[in-house]
Amino acid sequence: MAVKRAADTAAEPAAAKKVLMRPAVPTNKTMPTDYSFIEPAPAGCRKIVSFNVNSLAAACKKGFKEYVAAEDPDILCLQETKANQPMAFLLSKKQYPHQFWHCSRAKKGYSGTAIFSKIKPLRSQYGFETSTIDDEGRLITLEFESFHLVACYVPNAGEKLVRLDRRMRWDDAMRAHLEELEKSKPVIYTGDLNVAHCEIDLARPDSNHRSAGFTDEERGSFSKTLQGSAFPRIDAFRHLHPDARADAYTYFGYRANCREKSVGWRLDYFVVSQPLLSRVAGVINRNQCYGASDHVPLLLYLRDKDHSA
Amino acid sequence: MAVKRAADTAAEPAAAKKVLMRPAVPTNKTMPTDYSFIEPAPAGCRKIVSFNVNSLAAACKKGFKEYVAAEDPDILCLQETKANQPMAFLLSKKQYPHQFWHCSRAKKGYSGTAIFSKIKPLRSQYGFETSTIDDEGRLITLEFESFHLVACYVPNAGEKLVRLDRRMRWDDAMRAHLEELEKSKPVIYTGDLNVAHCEIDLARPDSNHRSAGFTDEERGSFSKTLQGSAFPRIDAFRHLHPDARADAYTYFGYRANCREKSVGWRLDYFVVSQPLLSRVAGVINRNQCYGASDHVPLLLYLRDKDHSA
DNA sequence: CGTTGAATG
DNA sequence: CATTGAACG
Repeated sequence: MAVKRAADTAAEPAAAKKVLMRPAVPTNKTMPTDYSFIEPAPAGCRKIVSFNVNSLAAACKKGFKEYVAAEDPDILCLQETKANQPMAFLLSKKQYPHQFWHCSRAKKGYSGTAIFSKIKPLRSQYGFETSTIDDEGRLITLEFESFHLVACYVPNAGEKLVRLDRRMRWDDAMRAHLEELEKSKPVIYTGDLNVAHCEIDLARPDSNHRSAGFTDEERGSFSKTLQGSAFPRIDAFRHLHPDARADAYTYFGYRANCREKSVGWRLDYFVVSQPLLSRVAGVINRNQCYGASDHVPLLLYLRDKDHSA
Repeated sequence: MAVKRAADTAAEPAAAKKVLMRPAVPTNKTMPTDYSFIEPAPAGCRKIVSFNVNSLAAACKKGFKEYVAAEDPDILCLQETKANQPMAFLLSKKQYPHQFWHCSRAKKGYSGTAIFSKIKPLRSQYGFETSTIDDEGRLITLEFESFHLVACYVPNAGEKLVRLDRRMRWDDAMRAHLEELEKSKPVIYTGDLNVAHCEIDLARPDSNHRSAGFTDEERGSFSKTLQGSAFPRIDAFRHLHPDARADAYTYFGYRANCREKSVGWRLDYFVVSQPLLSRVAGVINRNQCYGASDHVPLLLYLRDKDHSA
């Protein structure tokens, strides 16, 4: 029973706001409480973080803000915010004066990206210039002094690969986008790219050749994206850690205790235009920070231009 | 990310079953743990309970079974089970050898009724004899030696009264049903009848005259049902407690702390054919038992036929 | 397994 | 405010 009954609630005082507490002992369901493992960025380096939060609202209940406070990146790129409008008071304008939100118009509570930056970009762009395929808030591009930043949540090919076709068309649009940007400046292409490139990039390659994220189609498409026409693009984490296996995974499904068993996938990337590679001072997988999401944050140190070799 | 990835889970052992514990200190979100207030039934009386559980699965996590163990009624009528099929192992066949489930075929996880009985009925019937209006598992009728038991979850008129019309047609069918049954034996008509009959039956009559459950249409229809053609039907609780107000409420909406503020409705009833009234030994509102549902159990003591006056 | 929004009460 | 099932991942 009930339905309306708004009349019952008319002149009642608002209930006390519930305080959601995180457990003192870290479980796998919240982010850490102790971030002493985070070291200061190397001198002359900017810190850029990419993180698929699998719902920003939910992540906030699991320690997202405390993580950001501890990590304190110069630029923070988020995917799967599932936000329907900008969350204006999530992170202070003082810490991050430049905030960019791209929310899905096609489907509510779905997909969505955001970027928080301490550095003011010269330009911002939502979606593609020449394609309307991004109606789900998956792409934000910022132009900085010495590079373009492309932060993206690549469409999943879907159960039984029902959206593989759309995914392939997305990849085409992205390659065109990167080519266009590289005419002016090198690019940092980051985010949840929703592909495990090689067998080394997931725990169970053999059983996943027809699973979304590890089809030949998606892997081949990513190889193609890494080629580029003027110069190659470099998968920075793999470049620096050619043999990393389990330590490379950035995603652990919630089902079947994948995290505990290290049954993961490497789906999140920093891909840089070759000319930028010399400025890459490190890529760090924050896989201690599982708990707010089924993904973990990934971090790039980029040497400032004057400091580069 | 994720989608399929069933392949990841292939040969993994099942995760340890989670144990849901109820807090030691009773809150308003679980039923009591101490049932010492439940007294034994008067000698020569059967105990019949009606309870809208607002999802039996959910109620089970909030102490429903412990309540039934303590209350131990002879007949237990449930409404809003939201079960899609009989829950075979809910209550033992030893305690309740006769179990009757009526599940909604029209909408999954919606409505639904059940009866558990220690006494074997002569006959059981699901829905109406002459109408197909009950496609949502709202009605079970059992014939016992000396009476018919009609246990019902009456359709809500809906927000903005969008289903008021359907509700009126339901009431018509119910009156025909009762008339037919009374040709052979008197009737106990119980359940969530989804109406507060009089102003005394809800906390805020003034603001609810166009709310589902307190429209003139529904109230008038209930009056009509109480008339009967051969003999009247008696609202047993009101008959025995003519002045009860807050103590009569059987429903407290979840919103706006209605329970704490005693902002309730009397929506659950035992209506008996006049010839049965002399056997009614008591009707008890178990409003200490809030917590599993937004309704509370209502209880009828019925004297055995030989013991009656 | 966990998140969302829609429907219902 | 609570519950459900559908969609998605």
